[in-house]
Amino acid sequence: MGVKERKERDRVDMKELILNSAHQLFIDKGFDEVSIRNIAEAIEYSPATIYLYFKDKNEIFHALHGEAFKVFNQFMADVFTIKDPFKRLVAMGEKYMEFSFKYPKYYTIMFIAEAPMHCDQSSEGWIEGGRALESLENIVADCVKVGSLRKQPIKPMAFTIWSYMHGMCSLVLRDRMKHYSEEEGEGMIEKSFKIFIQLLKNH
Amino acid sequence: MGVKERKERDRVDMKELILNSAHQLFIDKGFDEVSIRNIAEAIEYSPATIYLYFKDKNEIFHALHGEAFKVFNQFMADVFTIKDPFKRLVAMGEKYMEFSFKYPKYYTIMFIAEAPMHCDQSSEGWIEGGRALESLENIVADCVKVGSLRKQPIKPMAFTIWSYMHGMCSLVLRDRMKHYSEEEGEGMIEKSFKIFIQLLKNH
DNA sequence: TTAGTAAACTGAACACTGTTCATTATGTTT
DNA sequence: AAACATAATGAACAGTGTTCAGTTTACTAA
Repeated sequence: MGVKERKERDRVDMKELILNSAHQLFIDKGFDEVSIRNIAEAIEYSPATIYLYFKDKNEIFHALHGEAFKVFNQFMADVFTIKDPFKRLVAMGEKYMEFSFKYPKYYTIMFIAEAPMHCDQSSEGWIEGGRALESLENIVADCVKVGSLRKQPIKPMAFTIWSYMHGMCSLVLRDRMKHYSEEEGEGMIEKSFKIFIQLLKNH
Repeated sequence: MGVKERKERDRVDMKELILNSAHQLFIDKGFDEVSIRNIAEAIEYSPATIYLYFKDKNEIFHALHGEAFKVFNQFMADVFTIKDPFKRLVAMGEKYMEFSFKYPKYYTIMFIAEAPMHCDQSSEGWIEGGRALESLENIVADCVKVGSLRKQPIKPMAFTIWSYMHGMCSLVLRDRMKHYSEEEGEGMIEKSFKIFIQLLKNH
């Protein structure tokens, strides 16, 4: 009588097969450039089949959105071993940038892509995303505690840092740095980051 | 012998007609949601006709990109009358946010939308965009001069401020604030902005 | 083993998209 | 009026997300 169970497993496997294929294509083409037919062809099924496992392309978007955040959190893991809170904060910023440039497609789907970000708080992406934000807030709280940061409300402070990091990364990713000459643009990110760190520092 | 001249005028008029129509549709639907056929229908011409005046949809994108920056610079105009440099800087930040929320489609095409931002430095968008950035840099320079801002390299400093503002606005526009509850999210932007101003302030 | 049923899958279609091109219509010049 | 250049277009191509009537496959009960 394990038929139903196996069927359920098969369903999960198939979903995974589709997602893995979508994932692979997505990494080097980006979401909009991957079509349902592309995914179908890769797994050697009809396009219509995909709609038996996912309501629409958006549901696939959300699955990848979650995937991206998991990769992100893993990528970040090391920085949490750093003892000094402020050093941890700086390292996190650097790691954040590194991630955005190393995995632009991930970063895009996480923070830039337009998509019905419907308020399904229980989805993997939002949970993992929330975890990442909490981590930042914890670091900020630690920094305030030891006096590396001026006393400020934690959440808005963390949001301020996130906004800055995201602004910089997304301007680069979306190719909005043409205002700066080659040499200028080259060092701009690093210089800016140093300045921002200086602004944060309590002294 | 004014035929050639009139023909040229007609060409310009037609380009403007197309652009105005595209502009109108674009404001309430966004670039990706406006099709060539939509534009053609609106001006009661065949879709093919549009390709006699614009190489492709991207050329229309760039035209609107320029348009958006012109609106932006006009929108910003008042703040430059403010005497005190730091107050001017703060006002510019507030005005920037206001613009992004009032004209989300414009803001998107200016800073968020992915599109072959090919290095045509002479295009209207980049010129007007450069003007806006220069304005910010001038304000920053003034602030440093009167001591409202710590002495820092002007361009990276201006870029840092821009990054923060853009990060915040684009997170809101792309609906990435779901991590915060209704009440939290409500005041988050204002609180963050105040904190950022405090961070900037030299004292 | 077979008949019947439920689930899985698919080909073809729909309504779109950007873009091209041969053909037709228009306006100007000889 | 005939010849020519320019402007405009209908139809088509290759692609998109999505749906659905059918077909194939897998499982169950007789």
